[in-house]
Amino acid sequence: MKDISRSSKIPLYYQLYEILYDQIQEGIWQPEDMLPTESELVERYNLSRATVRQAFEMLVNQGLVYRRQGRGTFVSRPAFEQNLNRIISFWEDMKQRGLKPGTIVLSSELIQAPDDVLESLEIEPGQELASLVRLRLADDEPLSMEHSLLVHDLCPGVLDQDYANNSLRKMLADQYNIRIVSAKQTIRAVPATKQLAELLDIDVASPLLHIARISYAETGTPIEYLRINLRGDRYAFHTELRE
Amino acid sequence: MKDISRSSKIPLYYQLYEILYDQIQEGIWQPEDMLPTESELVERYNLSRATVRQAFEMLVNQGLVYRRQGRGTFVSRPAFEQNLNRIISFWEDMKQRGLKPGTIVLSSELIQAPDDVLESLEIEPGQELASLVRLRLADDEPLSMEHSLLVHDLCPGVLDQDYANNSLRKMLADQYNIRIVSAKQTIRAVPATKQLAELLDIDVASPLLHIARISYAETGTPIEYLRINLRGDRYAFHTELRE
DNA sequence: TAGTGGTCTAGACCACAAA
DNA sequence: TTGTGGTCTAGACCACTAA
Repeated sequence: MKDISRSSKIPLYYQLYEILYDQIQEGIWQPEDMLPTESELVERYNLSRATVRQAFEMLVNQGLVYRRQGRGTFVSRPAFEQNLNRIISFWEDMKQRGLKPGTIVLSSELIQAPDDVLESLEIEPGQELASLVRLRLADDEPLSMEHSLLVHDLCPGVLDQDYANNSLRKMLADQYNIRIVSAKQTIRAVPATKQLAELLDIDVASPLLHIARISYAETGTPIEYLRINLRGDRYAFHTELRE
Repeated sequence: MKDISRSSKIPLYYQLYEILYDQIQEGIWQPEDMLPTESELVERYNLSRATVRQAFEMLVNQGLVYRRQGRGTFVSRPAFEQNLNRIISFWEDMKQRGLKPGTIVLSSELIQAPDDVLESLEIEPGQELASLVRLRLADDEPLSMEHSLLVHDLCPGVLDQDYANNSLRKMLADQYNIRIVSAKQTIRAVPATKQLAELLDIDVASPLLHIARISYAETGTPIEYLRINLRGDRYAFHTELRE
C-alpha cells in the first residue's frame, strides 16, 4: 500500500489526495461505497484532521466523492463523462471509455522555441523547450498524436524519462513539484496532413479533432503548450451545459 | 458596511464569502485589484485565519479571484470565453465573437420521430416531432447547419413562428413557459456530406465540427434533440480546464 | 527584510444520522 | 448513544515576492 512521504516537497494533503484518487480509479471502492472516515485516515497516515479534510475537499470539488454529515464520504456515480472541463490524463480517459491505452514515443528532444508559442508560454525568443511527440493507441489502434512543448528551464532534464509508461503530469509533480492545475484550450476540426494520416492510419484530409492547450501551474505560470490531433472516427467529446 | 453575525446560523466563513462576493459584484474592487489580506480580515471581523481562508477558497473555486503566494489575492479578469459549459444562443455566440449573425430557415415541418432519437427524447415510436432546419450565417457567409427536433406535444404549434428572426429558446420560454436549463452534448469531427458541402459552400469531405445535443427543461424532461454541423475552417470552441 | 499566502497541527464544540 | 462530517480557534513554520 502506498504511503506518505514526510520528506517529499509535495504537500501531505496532495499526497493523500493522490492515494485516494488512485484507489478510486482502481475500483477499490465502487460507486456508493463509503470511504475511510476522517479519523481513520488521521490514524492511518498520522496526519491532522485538517490535512485529511483538505484532501477530501479536492475529491469533492472534482465530483469524485460526496460527503454526508453524520454518515460518511461516498464515491459518486460516474456522471456523464465530463472530459471537457477537467484535466485528465490520457490513461484515465481511456479507462473511462473502456479502452486499452498505449503510447509510442516518436520523438523527444530539446528545441528552440518557435515564434508561434512565445506569447502563449510567456517566454523570450530562443528559449529552450522540451519537445515530446507521442502516438497514442486505444485498443492497439492509433487514436491520436500528441505534441508537448515544455518550458525546459522549469523542468530541466524532463526528457530523461520513459514517457511510454509514465504520465508527463505525474513526472512534473513528482520530480519538479510542478502541479498543473488549470488550462485553456481551443478545439477545432481540421483535415489530416499527409504525415498525420500515415501515423494515424487514416486517409489524407480525414477529419481530426485538433486541440491546442496551454497548461498552467498553481502560480499561473504557463508550463506546457500541447497540441493533440485525434482521429475523428474514433473520438468524441462529451460535456454537460448549464444555463 | 456589512458585518458578521455570531448568533446567525449561517457559518462565519459563508457570511464573509457573501460580503466579499457582493463587494466584488458591486465593483468595489476591479479586475486585478488586490483584496484585503488574510490578516486584515482576521482583524476586521475577528475571525481565525482558517475561517478567512475558507471564504477565500469559495471565491477561488468560482474563479472570481486568484491568489499568489507572496503577493496577495486579486480579482480575476472575466474568463476566457466559456462557450462549452454554458448554453448560449447563436446570437449571443456571434456577438461575443464580433460576427454578424444571420439565419435562413431551410425547412420547418412535423415528422414522425425517427428511431435514433426515441431514447434520447424519452418518447414512444410514432410520436410527432417538430423539425426545424436552419442555415446559420456569420458575416453573411455560411457557418453552420442546425437541425432541431422538438417534442411537439410539449410545444404544439411551435413551428407557426418566424425563426429567421426569433430565437427558438426564447419562443419556448415566452409561448410555452418551457425553460431549457441544462443539456448534454457530444462533439465530433466529421466529413461534410455532399448536401452539407453545398449548403455550407465548402468542399465535400471537409472537416466539420458536429454537435449532437439533448436539451432539458427544469423538470429534467428532454425537450429538443439538436444536431449542428459547423464549418471547421470558421469555428472553434474555447474552454478552460481545471484539475 | 517584511509581508504575503501555503501548509500543518492539536485541539474544541456542533449538527446530523443511524442503531 | 455513538460515530460521522461541519465549523472554528490559535497557534506554528515555510515559500515566495517585493522593496
